[in-house]
Amino acid sequence: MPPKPARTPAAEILTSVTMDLFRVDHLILNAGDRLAAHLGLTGTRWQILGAVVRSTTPQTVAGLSRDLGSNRQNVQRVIHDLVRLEMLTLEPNPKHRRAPLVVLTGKGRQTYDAAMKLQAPWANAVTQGMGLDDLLTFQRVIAELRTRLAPRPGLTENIEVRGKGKTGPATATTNPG
Amino acid sequence: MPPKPARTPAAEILTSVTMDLFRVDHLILNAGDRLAAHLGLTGTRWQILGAVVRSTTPQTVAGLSRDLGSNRQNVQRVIHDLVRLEMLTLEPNPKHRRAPLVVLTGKGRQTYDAAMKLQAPWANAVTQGMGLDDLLTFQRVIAELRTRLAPRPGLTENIEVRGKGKTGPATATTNPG
DNA sequence: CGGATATTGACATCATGATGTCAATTTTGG
DNA sequence: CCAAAATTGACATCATGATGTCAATATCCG
Repeated sequence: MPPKPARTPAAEILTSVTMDLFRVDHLILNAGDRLAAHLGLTGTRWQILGAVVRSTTPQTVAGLSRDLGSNRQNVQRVIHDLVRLEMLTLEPNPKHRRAPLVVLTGKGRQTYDAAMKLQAPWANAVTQGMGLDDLLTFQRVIAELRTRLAPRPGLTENIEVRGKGKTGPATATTNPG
Repeated sequence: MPPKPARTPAAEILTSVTMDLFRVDHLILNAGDRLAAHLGLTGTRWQILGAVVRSTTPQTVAGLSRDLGSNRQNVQRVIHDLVRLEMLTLEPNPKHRRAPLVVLTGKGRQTYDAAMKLQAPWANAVTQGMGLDDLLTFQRVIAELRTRLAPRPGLTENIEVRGKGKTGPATATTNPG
């Protein structure tokens, strides 16, 4: 039997819980897909629409991607999809000629509200009978993990490899083909 | 202000914690990618290799996909990648002529062990100073959510739409293009 | 035994996430 | 003001997840 690498008890728990975490994440995203499907939304679109809804002042695409902790490029693509679906519009940004502001349309607002209305009974059913204290602890631990795992605690920036230099080939991803 | 759909306090917590859950999931998968990159692994390949390692008796691809809670088709693709990388082999299954058994190779074992060895200090660092009780509760809640969100509690099967009949177009997924 | 049904591997398509790159624009530093 | 650096939108590529489909095979049931 190979000697296990030394892990603290806490690290053992994190390790063993990871797989369940992945499965729950997939299951929730899947449930979101099903809930919002007939509204023309997917889980991802719902998420991004939510980021726009929550933003108190109109944001640029890059700003929203920072809020979401996602990469700029994919957020841009989905926002363009939502613009095509007339749930968002891009309005001129007086502060930046190239970076328009993302604004919710009436249809976008209605769709988001409808999705959240569908989500309510789902969330009620899923948490039915679960201990409130446990859920609060769960919330606290998740938030703590998010903070600790953030690329640089305190900096919300997306480190985008300033590619120009081509300093390293970065052959990280295997390309078996 | 639009009237919020009625949610129990527990459902409110689940709703508000979802975004952090997604972010933590992405961050962990990303950390896994970085940890295992130079071993020729990705987060997904690591996961699937782990499923093979944990299986006491050799499984078929479909069996492994059930273990992983993932869909058969994508697991098959990744397993073929791992076979190409010589980390897995497909051996004849006396019970089923078309469904070979997935077996770990020496290289696969070594790669998996190396990945777990890299993961240990990472897990130690991430959980450094976190309360053990909180982590245990976290583990319990995640497991409970996984059970509750499972397609059918108790049935491990993947409901695959028996397509033949073409009874309904199932126009769930939006196709904006 | 023999047909109906389910399982399994394989292939295809689309949505998404990660990453690299580039040009246009803004910001910064002198 | 001007040049260097950073930001931003856009485009491209690859890995992955979800889904549909099909043929081969296995299992079930009469």
